[in-house]
Amino acid sequence: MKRKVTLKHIAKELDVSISTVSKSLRDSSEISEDTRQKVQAFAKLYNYKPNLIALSLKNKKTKTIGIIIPEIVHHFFATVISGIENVANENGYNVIVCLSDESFDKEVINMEMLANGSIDGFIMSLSKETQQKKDFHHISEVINQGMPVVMFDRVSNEILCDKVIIDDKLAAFQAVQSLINNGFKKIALISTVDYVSVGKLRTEGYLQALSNNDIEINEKLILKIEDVESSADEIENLIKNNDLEAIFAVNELFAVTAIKAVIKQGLKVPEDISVIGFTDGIISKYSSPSITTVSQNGIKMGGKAAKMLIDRLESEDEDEEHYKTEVIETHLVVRESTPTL
Amino acid sequence: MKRKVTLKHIAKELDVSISTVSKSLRDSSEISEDTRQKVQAFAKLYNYKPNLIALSLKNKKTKTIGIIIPEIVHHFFATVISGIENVANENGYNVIVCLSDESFDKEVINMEMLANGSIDGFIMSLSKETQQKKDFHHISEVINQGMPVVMFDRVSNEILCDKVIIDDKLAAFQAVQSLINNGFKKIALISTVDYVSVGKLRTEGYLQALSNNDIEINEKLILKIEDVESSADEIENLIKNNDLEAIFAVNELFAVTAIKAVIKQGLKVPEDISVIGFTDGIISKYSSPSITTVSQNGIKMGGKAAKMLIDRLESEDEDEEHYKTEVIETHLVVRESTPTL
DNA sequence: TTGTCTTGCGAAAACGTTTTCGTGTTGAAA
DNA sequence: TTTCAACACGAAAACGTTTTCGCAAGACAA
Repeated sequence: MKRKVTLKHIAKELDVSISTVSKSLRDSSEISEDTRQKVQAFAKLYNYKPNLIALSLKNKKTKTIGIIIPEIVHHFFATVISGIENVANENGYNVIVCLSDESFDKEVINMEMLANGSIDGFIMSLSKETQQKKDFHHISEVINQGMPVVMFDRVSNEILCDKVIIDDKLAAFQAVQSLINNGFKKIALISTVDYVSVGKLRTEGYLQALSNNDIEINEKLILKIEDVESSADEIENLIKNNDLEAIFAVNELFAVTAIKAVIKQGLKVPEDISVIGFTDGIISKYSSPSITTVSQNGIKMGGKAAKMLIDRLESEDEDEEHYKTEVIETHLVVRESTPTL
Repeated sequence: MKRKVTLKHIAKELDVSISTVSKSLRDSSEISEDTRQKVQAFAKLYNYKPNLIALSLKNKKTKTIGIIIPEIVHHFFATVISGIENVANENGYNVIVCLSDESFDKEVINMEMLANGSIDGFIMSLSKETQQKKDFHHISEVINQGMPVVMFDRVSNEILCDKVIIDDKLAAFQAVQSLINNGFKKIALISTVDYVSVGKLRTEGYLQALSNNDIEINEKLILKIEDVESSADEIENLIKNNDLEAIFAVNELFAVTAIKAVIKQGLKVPEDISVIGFTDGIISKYSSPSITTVSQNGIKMGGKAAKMLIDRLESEDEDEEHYKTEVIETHLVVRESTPTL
């Protein structure tokens, strides 16, 4: 077992000082050609690589980005991580991932842990519980200590920092409008409870589209799901008890569950009922029928977030306390669950 | 902007030495009650938290686990990370995630990066390219430096380390046997090319089941897919040109693609053709019909891998160079794509 | 008074780097 | 022969901890 070799080892072996070794390896002009070559050869032979922890301590930079998300077994979040990782790697950064499990406490603990020197900045999306409690002290505290934070998707206006989002309201509006353009009027909405920011915004888009087209809003057609476990039954009832023409669901899971419920009623998608979902993930693509959906590009979101964070980290003039909110464009991916116009 | 407070700050402010502060905070008996309380109060007031990088350097332990996987936008790998993260967190570890993108070079670069002090040990699954090249020098080098490695799922016999796997061959055997028990004889296999270790093992299981039941092996019914992009066409041809009774696919994607192809031929699943997949992910659950599949519990695999790694890290007697291979049990999840017996 | 034991604290090393500054040696110019 | 720059290198500080060791002051017994 060969232990990692350090500058000290090399110095002792070659009978020079540590400084000389360091300077030789960094091609300093202070060192003679002779010594430099000797040291470099030795270092190569023993595969010397500087200890990154020591460098982090010295430079007060870890070249590591902390990611805090609600869950990872979730297509959208996985794509965002992938996008972050890509851009991070290109710029010499690593990513350290923490999951909040939708829990406020875990989010706080993870942030405090990482904030103690392990990372240079955060990229995060709020947990449901945090959005419900509206308690963001852990985030503002970190920002206050001079550590940059970029939020994506589930963000809050109460926090001043860089953000990457999609225009949830607009995207939902356009999706519902496309259903209306198909001649549908009895359009149901399957959404989350309102404290989930994106759920609320998408609901607003739905409402807007209806009212813009002078379609009366029927509360019976609006389902706000609190508990995912029992969602199947609720959705089934919604479909059974209403003579629907179309359904707009705010995520993939609700969309595919709706389709299964429709089929269970002996009806067909899209012949009897059309369905549009949100987020272009695995389910939408491989479900039968495949699902027309609003695509939100997670890779792009993650990449953008990483870029914003790294830009801020590497602009030494930290005076630019001028936060930006980037909006990633979405578009409707038309598949089998809606009629082809 | 309040900068992070250090021992030095506290020491200066209270006019004592750094050692006194450190010892006070760690409740050392060397320090008088008075001083201790004074220091602790001050530290609490200013929210002092030790710098983890400094601790890492001092203790030569980072309390961080490095994960290297081929991709993260993949249900199985995401569940494994989730399992690792859980156990890691419970034991005070963080995880730093690197993606190889199925590339040998990226795998090597990431490993070398992390091996230079950033982490205490690795949990990894080989990239396709690495499995093809059979070049594992980067891994043995790391192990040689005394850094523990735990491999999961895509492992290699040429590397001596702890491993967590499922019995791919047995699981495949049992799946195919269940098809045979249903009375099917013309069973197709949709697999990957052989250098992917798990694909090869699952193929062996398929072959074994057939020969155990004296069913002749028909090479025409065996499809080994190299390029995922063109897989849909290949699978369609397989189904069109053979009068199949059942299909065994070595992953979810192939299974759902097969189902779509069957339906496209105007046939029904499972009435005309039964399908069994591998890996119990999102697709299998939400596809229509839902897919009977071999469940490999990623959470459990990840958790087990993390436990093995942490156990090894925390057993100071490193003499136990006695590597274990844990086999996680699988079982068949019966859904709509096979007949109910 | 002297010697010995506690008590309470500080100095310094160590982890592995990088970098500033100081210093001894050489060779050439005066 | 003296002076001075250039050259080549080493010592030490710094990053933030923990921990070992040493030391002063006070208490107490002889």
